[in-house]
Formats: sequence, structure tokens, C-alpha cells
Amino acid sequence: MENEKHVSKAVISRLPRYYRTLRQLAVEGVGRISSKDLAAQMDLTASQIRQDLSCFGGFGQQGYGYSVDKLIVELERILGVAASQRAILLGVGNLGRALLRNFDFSFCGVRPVAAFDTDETVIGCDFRGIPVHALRELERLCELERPDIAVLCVPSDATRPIAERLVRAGIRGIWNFSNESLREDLIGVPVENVHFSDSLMKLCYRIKDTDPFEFGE
Amino acid sequence: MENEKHVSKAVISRLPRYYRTLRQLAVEGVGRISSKDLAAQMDLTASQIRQDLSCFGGFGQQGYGYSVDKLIVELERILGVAASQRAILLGVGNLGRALLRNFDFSFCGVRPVAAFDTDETVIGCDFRGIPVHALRELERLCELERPDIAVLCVPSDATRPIAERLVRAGIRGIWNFSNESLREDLIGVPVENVHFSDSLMKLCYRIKDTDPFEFGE
DNA sequence: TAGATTGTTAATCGATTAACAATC
DNA sequence: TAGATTGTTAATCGATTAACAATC
Repeated sequence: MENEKHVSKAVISRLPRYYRTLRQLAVEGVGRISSKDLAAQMDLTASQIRQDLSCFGGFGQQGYGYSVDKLIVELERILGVAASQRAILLGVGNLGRALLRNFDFSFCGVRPVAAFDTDETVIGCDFRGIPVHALRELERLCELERPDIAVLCVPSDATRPIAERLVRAGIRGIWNFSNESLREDLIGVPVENVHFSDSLMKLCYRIKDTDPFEFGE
Repeated sequence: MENEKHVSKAVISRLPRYYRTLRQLAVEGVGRISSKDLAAQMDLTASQIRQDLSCFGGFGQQGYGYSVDKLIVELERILGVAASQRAILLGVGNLGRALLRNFDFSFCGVRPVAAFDTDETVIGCDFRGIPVHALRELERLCELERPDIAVLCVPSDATRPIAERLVRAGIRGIWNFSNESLREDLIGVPVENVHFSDSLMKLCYRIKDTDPFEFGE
């Protein structure tokens, strides 16, 4: 349907940041912005922004720039973020709870519809209106609710088997917070593995060269 | 001190993944591995792995490959992950608690030493041995404990002011989980902004092209 | 020794930047 | 109209891949 050129991974990984930045600008009441100003704000080049956006179409106007609201709508369409994807969450431990209670799913156009756990003490609870079911109900509930996305917050050893169960149950994508990485080629649906430790290690790497006693530059 | 060539961002962002993968191999009892086998496992090319590692030295052996244990030690040195960095955590809400209770800081060679909040009901509690102090004690405790890293789990509007306070108090790097991105150039120390939503949006983008009814390829 | 595999150099490929005509 | 800024083409830069001599 869409008339998109080939879109590189580098471009795709910048799209969410464009979207976040523009949403923020909208909140601040900014109605339009040039690639130059947006670049300054995001620490990119104006060229890169224009090049990136041109993968998907021409959304700007010569001599004027881009309408912030219009660009937000376009990015929502491009990212598929307005599609109202339905999500289920597996594993209602500390992290699962933190996500259910705090994470703004709607910002990404995602709606959590159910959670699952094996712990009897948490089954039957609800978090912000999302009920926690017994894991054994997974297939039945998937049939009923037809979720698109699974949020995986289960222990490492449960990750792989549950992922396979989810795919059999018709899940279309997995957002994986467990320590066990899932290999997309083995799972068969898109997977985003989230590893907190990666960014902490990168931070450690970058701190390494700074002076612990504040004498250096 | 070290004899490193210029190391690109692309290489740095792969280092944590090398480290995780090798740690996993060690757990599985694998003692040595060739760039070819590691590449297959990580979905990279052997060339790229050898090229990446050669930024830091020659750790392999012709005809043999790499010793997993030796490479782990080298990566720990390269990443600065064995430096036993001291961390404090700000904002003991759901996410802060989840990190204190569940996150394996020691995997990254980081040791949490204190947490801070403004909520009187949580001040005085401890999580896995980490005491929660009143935020007003921050400067006093920093003087005492000399933390290297701050883990920021505070609300958006508190992020910027607290970050500046932390830098004044001698913090060397910020691991920022708040929704408010921190600009490194304005803060003055290395910052890693963690945005859960970015990976969820990328997942939505990639799901977009798959068929919701399982008829397509 | 023969086979395997490294580290490195050269070749290719892709991504970013620069430049500019088009035009609002 | 004159000034500003886009979308796109061309030039540059950097990163990945391929090839291979060195050597365990």
C-alpha cells in the first residue's frame, strides 16, 4: 500500500526519538519547526532529518518547515503506533507490576488487556483495571481477547517455552524484558529484547575515562 | 594508558552483547569459541567480531579461537565493568523498587549503596539491604559514600533539577529511567537515557507489516 | 605436518553530510 | 518580491565484509 523506499535499521531506530521529541514540542505549544531547529534540539544534522523523513514522503513545506501536529500524525502512521494494538503481560513480579502501574502504554498506542502469572496470591488481582489470570488460562484468553503483543517479564528459564506458547496462540510480537534473549529466527515473530544491563555497561564504559576526583578536564 | 584505536559508537554498543553472550557460554561450560561460531550464535559475521575485538588488542589464537574466560576478563576490563562502581538510586516508586529488588547490578560490576525518596512512608525502609534515605540527605550521603553512578527513577519534572544536584555532588554518570531525557552537553557527565517506549514503538513498526490473521507469510 | 583460525589490509557497501534547484 | 527551507542528488565519510598471509 505504502510507497516507502527501503528503510534502514538506523532510520527505524531514530523514528521513536523523532516521535517523542515532537510530542514534547506539541506539549510545549510549538506549532511548527524547521529541520535545522529540530536537529539542534536532537543533536543531529538537518540533512539527516530531511533524509530520514523523505523515506516516507514529503511532509514539510519549503520556506516554512514542518507542522509539528502533522508530523506527529505521520509518525504515528509510519510507526503503527495509532493502531491500538492489544497487549498481554506475562509475569506479574516487581517489574511486571511496575509496567502495569506506571508505564504509559497509550503513548505507544498499545492497550494492555490482561496479565498472567502462576502465583496464586496475585491471580485475581488487578492493576489499573488489568486483571491477572492464571497462566493456564492463556490459550483460552488469547482466543477471546486476540492480543497482538506479549510483554514478557518471566524468569529466564520460562522465557523460551512461554514465547513458543504465545506464538502458537497467535501473538504477533514479543516485548521481552527477561534476561533470556529470544532469537527472532527461532521464534518466528518480531521480538524486541530489552536488556537494562546493556545501557548500564555502556555507561560504565564511558565513565571509565573520566576522573574520579574531579581534577581532570 | 591503554593502547586503543579510535572506537566507534557502533562497536561500543556491541560490547555489552558480546559480554552477555560470553557469560552465557561460560555458564553453559563452553571453554573456547571461534569467531565463526560466535558470529553464528549472535547473528553477526566472523569478520565483524574479529574487527571489533581488534580495536582493543589481539585476544585470540590462530587455529584455536578465543578462550571464553579470557575474553570475559578482557571485556570486563574494556567495559570498566569490574571496577566496582558505587551507585545510588533516586526515586523508590514501582520502577525503583523493581530495580532494587530484581536487577542484577553485580553483573555489571555495580554496587548500589543507598536509595533516596521524598515519601516519608518509604524513607527508612530497605530493599535487599539498601537503605532509603530522605532526599534532603543527598549531599551529606554523597560526601560520605562517594557514589559514582546515579540511577534516576524520579518523575519527569524532578529529573533535571536532581540531575544537576547530583553532578554538583560529584556523581560521574547518570542512568536515567525517567521520561525526561537528559542532554549530556547540558549536564556535563555521561548519561544513558533509557526509554522503554522506543523499543515498544520499534516492535509496533515491525508488527505493522505482519498479517493479523495468520494467512500471510 | 596439515588444518584451522586469527589479526589485518584492501574492497565494498551503506549511511551521513553537503550542496542546490525548486518553491512556499 | 526576498528570504527561508524543503526534498533530492552528488560527494564524502565510515562501517562492514572479504581476502589472505601469518601462525598456532
